[in-house]
Amino acid sequence: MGRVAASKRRVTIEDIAARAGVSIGAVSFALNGRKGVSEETRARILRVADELGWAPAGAARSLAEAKTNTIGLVLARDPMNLGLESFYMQFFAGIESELSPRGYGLLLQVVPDLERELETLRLWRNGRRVDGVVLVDIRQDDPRVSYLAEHPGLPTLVVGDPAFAGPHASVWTDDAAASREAVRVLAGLGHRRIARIAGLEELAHTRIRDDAFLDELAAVGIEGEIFRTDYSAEQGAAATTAALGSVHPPTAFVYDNDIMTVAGMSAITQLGLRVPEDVSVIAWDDSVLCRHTVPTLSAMSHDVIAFGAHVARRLFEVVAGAEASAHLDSTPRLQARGSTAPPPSTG
Amino acid sequence: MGRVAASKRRVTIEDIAARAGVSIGAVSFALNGRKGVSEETRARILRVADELGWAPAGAARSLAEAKTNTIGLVLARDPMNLGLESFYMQFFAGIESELSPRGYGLLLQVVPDLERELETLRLWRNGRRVDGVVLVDIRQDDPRVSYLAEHPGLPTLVVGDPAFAGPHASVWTDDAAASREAVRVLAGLGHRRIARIAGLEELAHTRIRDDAFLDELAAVGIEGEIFRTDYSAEQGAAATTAALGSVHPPTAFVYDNDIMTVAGMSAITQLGLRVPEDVSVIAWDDSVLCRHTVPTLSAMSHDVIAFGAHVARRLFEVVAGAEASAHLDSTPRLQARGSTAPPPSTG
DNA sequence: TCGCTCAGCTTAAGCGCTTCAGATTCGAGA
DNA sequence: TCTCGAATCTGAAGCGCTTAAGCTGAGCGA
Repeated sequence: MGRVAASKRRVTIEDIAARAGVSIGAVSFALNGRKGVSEETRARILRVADELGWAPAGAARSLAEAKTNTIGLVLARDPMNLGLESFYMQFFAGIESELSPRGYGLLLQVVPDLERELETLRLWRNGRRVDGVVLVDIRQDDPRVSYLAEHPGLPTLVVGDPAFAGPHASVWTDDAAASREAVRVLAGLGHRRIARIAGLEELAHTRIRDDAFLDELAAVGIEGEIFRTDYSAEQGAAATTAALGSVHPPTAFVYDNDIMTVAGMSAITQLGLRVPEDVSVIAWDDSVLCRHTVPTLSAMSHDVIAFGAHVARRLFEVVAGAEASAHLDSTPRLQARGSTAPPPSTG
Repeated sequence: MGRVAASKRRVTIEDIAARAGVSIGAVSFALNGRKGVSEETRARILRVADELGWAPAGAARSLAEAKTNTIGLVLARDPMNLGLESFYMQFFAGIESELSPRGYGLLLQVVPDLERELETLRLWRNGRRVDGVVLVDIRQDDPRVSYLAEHPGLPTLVVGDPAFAGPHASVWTDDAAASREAVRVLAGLGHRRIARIAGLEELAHTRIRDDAFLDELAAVGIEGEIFRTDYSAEQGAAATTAALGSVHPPTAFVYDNDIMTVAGMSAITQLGLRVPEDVSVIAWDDSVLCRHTVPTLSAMSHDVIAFGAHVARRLFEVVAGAEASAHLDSTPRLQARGSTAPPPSTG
């Protein structure tokens, strides 16, 4: 009976202390690898801890140390559209690859809108639920950026251009350069009219890509147009159809994600045009998908797993007290595949 | 100065108590909506708490209540292949939809292999890091199932067939019925030889789908074969090519996920065959992708977000102390689109 | 008037850990 | 032989909260 009751109770360092014949302080020292106990005692304590199947009580440790060993990430997205974004799962995996070795966990929250995201951040900050947060999908004048700036105390890492990161540390990709490369390559193939099927206008990187796109069009002396979408396959297809129905249809498209590219390509085909003979297309996020469509998709390629790992490392620097700074990740490069070619020779 | 110092310190219920002129006990009662304080006092306390921007300290609450308000989920997957699975992001979103309203968080961990997953579970259990766990990608004789069965105390919800859930609660889809439906529909169209491009053999549902597939083939009196893959696009394409190169090539394929379907379709096209005129294909997980390929993909369709929500609800029942039981989620149904048709008439 | 109940509030004991100010021991230097 | 300091270990406070138990005074029946 006593044994059952004992096995029910959670094993604490007090149990270890009793069994090893030392004080709980000594146990704490031993378990945390700090000096203050002899190697002999330490070994004995560790053995006992192992025998008892002890594991640190996260809550108690958090309370005493005033740290939680977790990193938070809130995502304000419509769940319906979330599945398509191959980006996030890989991004998480990259983050995790840095968290696990440090014994950190990732607290994830998916909320329907920005307001709830802000509310979550407020709770996490005031309640010390996480040691740091990663902010994604940054907007222009992002309320999360300003909230965390005005209420310091929660180490923050912004995923996006430093121009929108306020006083926080950031890790960013040079989307402007990438956007220009796409235009340049298409112009080099001979295209004279390019459509950009862009994502949500509110997102900061959309504007950055837009500006660079228009800029480079002017620089190389060709025409182009931007179509606005919500990243969905439907709007991607619709924008494509609209563009091709105009008086001066483009001969090339640059899409802001991979799913719109697939949908757009299908729209192009339905209009009786061929990819890449009649129309070229470039996807933004590269994914396995791009390698297996017919034709294969030329895409702006980026190592998202490494990107996530980079983000995590920089956040840990901030958590450790480092000065906030901006860090440029590798620039997405065009991975040319079967969906890009010279335009049909003008008759 | 005093003000700065004060604003640096975290706001505790003690601060609220002092400001409201009551004891911390009263504050606790008020904040948790328990009786023990008058409505008038409660209102005052809530107002003060709001003014001070107080939020509960998760760690302290966890320690006192012996609960963490978080649910854990470990994923043992190669990060590289993770991005493609539209399944998980939607699944998470579904889970979240039930967690958020309850003030629960989702602790996510992505690890490279099953052994590390087991290690994580051990830590979570012994350290009381989570109130419950969701087990996905269940295998035959899954060590996680047996570990948690032999070391009770961590409420567990198995996502998968109850036959593999041990003593734990489970939420499952009738993959056998779905597998049979796929065969039946293809047979109904006139196909006499079907290939199933299956996923990882270790996973319990793979075997279930296999058995049902073979069973139904026999029932309707047609032929078929199973090809084993690791869910990757590469192996999906390779298996497709291999099948079509055999002496008696199949006229229809059933793939175990959507990404292999896309890759397989591309392999079929490269062999000079057309979908669906020469070969029919069915994808397992339905996704936006399936609606936008050319041709559109017929798929075994399932509401994954609702599935995730269902899983979360059942886990909460277990956490609340309910008896473990198995719950059948809706059965995936064939969503017929453009990739299925009668086979070419035999010459 | 007395005694009782009960709402409303206070007190204090935990929850399991870290940490820091001592206490104790032991060996080396003077 | 005595002193001092380093090494090792103990004791207790404290992290912010919940909650059982205790206290107080008002209201009420007898």
